[in-house]
Amino acid sequence: MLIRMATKSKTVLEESTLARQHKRKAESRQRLLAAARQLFVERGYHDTRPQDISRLAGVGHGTFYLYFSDKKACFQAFVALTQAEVDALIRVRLAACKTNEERVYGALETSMDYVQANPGVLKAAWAGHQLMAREDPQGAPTPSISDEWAAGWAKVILNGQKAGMIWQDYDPEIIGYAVLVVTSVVSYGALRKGAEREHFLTNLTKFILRALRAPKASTPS
Amino acid sequence: MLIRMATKSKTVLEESTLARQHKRKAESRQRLLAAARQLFVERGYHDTRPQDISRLAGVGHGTFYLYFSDKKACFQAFVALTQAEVDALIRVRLAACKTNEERVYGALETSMDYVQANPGVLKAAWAGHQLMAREDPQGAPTPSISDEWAAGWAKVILNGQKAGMIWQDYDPEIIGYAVLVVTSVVSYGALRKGAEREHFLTNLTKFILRALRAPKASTPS
DNA sequence: TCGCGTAATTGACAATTTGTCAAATTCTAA
DNA sequence: TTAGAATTTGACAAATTGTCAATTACGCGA
Repeated sequence: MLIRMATKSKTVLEESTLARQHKRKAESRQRLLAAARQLFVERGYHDTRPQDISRLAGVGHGTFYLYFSDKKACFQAFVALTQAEVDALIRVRLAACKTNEERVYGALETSMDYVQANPGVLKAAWAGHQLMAREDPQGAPTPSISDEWAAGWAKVILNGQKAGMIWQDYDPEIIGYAVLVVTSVVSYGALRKGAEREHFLTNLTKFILRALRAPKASTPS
Repeated sequence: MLIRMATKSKTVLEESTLARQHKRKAESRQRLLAAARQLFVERGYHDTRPQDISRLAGVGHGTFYLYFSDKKACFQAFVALTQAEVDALIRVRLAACKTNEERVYGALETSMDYVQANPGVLKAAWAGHQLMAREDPQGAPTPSISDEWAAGWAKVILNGQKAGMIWQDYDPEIIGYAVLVVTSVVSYGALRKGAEREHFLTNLTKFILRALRAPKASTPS
């Protein structure tokens, strides 16, 4: 599955990558990121050193600083990459969805697939994103991809409200975040395999849908 | 629920504290934790050095290592302290609650109070808890206080199910986590002051209650 | 109040890690 | 094949981490 989405993220990466690298030798960056992912997940942020990442990636340790200013930047790149991967998968999955039920279940199932295929990765990325989130002194706090996800749900909610399917008294922006975080529950803890998986997905889907769905016909504004 | 276990963790804290300090001189630890909190929140984990913490705390930097084996341990202590503070507040607040609506709103409002009184702290602690969470190879993954909170909600849900107030088809454990994470939304981003605050709280309260509440009378098991 | 033994603290020091950069290597295109 | 640019490298300097013998502060009995 990492293979599958490689297509997508490859595209994204190529732009920034091409700008940076001469021809293509900066596959070093990819090797570094792959190593970083493995170590951050296995040992955690604290116990992972830039040297370790370089060694595992099989490059000289000076190379690390060619691509990342420090460990924090490397971690943020790891988070961004992971989020981009999941984002690509979810986008594909949701493209075909007609109903909100399909969308909610689809997003959950896609995340669950990713979590099972890449144990620990999404959890680390999700938690880390918040921990590392930088605050501009200004009012432009660099919207992360999670913010975009929340905004995406906000849009879904707004549409639902217009159609009279979702409670009119919700603030789409706030509830967008609520839906997002419930979605993130799939990345928690030791996840459940096999039959438990379905159980997990249906529970969270029901939770979200029941929270959203307006009863009977609530008057569209 | 939260009440019961608070007793537990309080006891645990006192024991370890008393055992560690001679009489009371180890207020050094408190100073270190206060300094750590400030720096972790202001600068983030990466850019905070044990030295900085010691200096701000006004103790020799060797003292740091008397109380924490390393920065990671210090951070975890900070997270534990923050969670314990919030836990205590919520415990008090929920003690008087009769209905689930009161409980949900109470938990949200209490968290919001804390977030506003201590900007950034709960956000850092929440995110960090997940990032640093240690995984025992065994099946005993050292339940964090967040797990206990989720378990507390699970109990509320189970009771609600018995009373026919909450959907019977929910798995209390899973939905307990869902409620918890929605609760955590109050610690997100630049928080809203004044009128926005109420807006925020009512939105999240409605979201959770609507997700939980069974329609009409669903048959209690 | 004066010691004295224990608890607590300290900062110099050694070990480790981080970040830099001039030299070396690899690649491309002519 | 070669010039020159792109990329990599690891030795080095700077900075940080963690240790510990020496020092200071405390509690308590005489």
